[in-house]
Amino acid sequence: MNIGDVAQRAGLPAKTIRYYEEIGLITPMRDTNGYRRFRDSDLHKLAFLGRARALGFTIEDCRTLLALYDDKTRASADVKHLAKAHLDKIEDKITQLQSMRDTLSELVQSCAGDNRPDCPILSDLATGKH
Amino acid sequence: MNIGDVAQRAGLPAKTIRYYEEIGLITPMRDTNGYRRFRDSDLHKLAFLGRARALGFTIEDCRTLLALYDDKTRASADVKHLAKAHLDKIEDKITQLQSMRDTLSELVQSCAGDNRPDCPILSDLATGKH
DNA sequence: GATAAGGTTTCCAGTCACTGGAAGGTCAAG
DNA sequence: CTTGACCTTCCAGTGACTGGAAACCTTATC
Repeated sequence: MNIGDVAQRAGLPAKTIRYYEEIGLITPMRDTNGYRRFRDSDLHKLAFLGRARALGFTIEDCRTLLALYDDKTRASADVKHLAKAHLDKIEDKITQLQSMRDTLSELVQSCAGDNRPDCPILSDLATGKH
Repeated sequence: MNIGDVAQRAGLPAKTIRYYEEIGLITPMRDTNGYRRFRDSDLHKLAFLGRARALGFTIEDCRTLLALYDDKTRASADVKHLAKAHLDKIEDKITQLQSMRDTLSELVQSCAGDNRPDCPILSDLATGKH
């Protein structure tokens, strides 16, 4: 398979796939014309990466996950630990965003949104007081 | 005030303040020795920026917000519109993160986390099926 | 007056995970 | 033989800082 095929099947941009090669996540073969030639195992890895990235794992997490996947003597505890740490980070981020949302939502609601200049959003930003 | 004072009072790192000057959000004066000299109005702007950034507004949003704040003939509708667009983005992001969290949470729960290699987290990433 | 500590300056590089674009080589169809 | 769709590499940019080096300024102490 050439990069276009694999991109379509893995649901990743060709650019991203080249980048993944550059940072050593995959190592496709090369045809005599210089084109990358992808085996099924490469496609499989790319799909794995796509799903891991969709769950928000960092590239370095993905590298570790791929290594664990390849290591048939891994302990599932190692995988779980990595996933749990990531889950905790996501939950922190959600909490933080919810706090932003709550404040912003109040501000937006309190603003008349007409053609007069008075605006509680700006007042709040200027003074830090509600 | 020198940059250290203003950093402390605004609750921003000195590095960030220099960066804000570089991108034209503030324009402090200079002493004869080359040190930045901050007026109260600069401190005020920095505090404004700190709060806007804490609510997740982008730097470009902040630039617009400062301009609106300075423009005494603004329409509050403009501010509200900007804030609402940002709020919508935050809500999208929360939804997205919650979806990640739900999937991840299930996966983490389903993994034994012991010293055996079997791991539903890796299986899911590998196959995309639960 | 020398020295040390702490504050300040500029400039350059790195972060993360791509993404866009330019300039050029390759391949299949008509 | 040319057109168009692929593919290649390389370089630069994104957002919002952050770290570090080398050098200058200020203040306190000896």
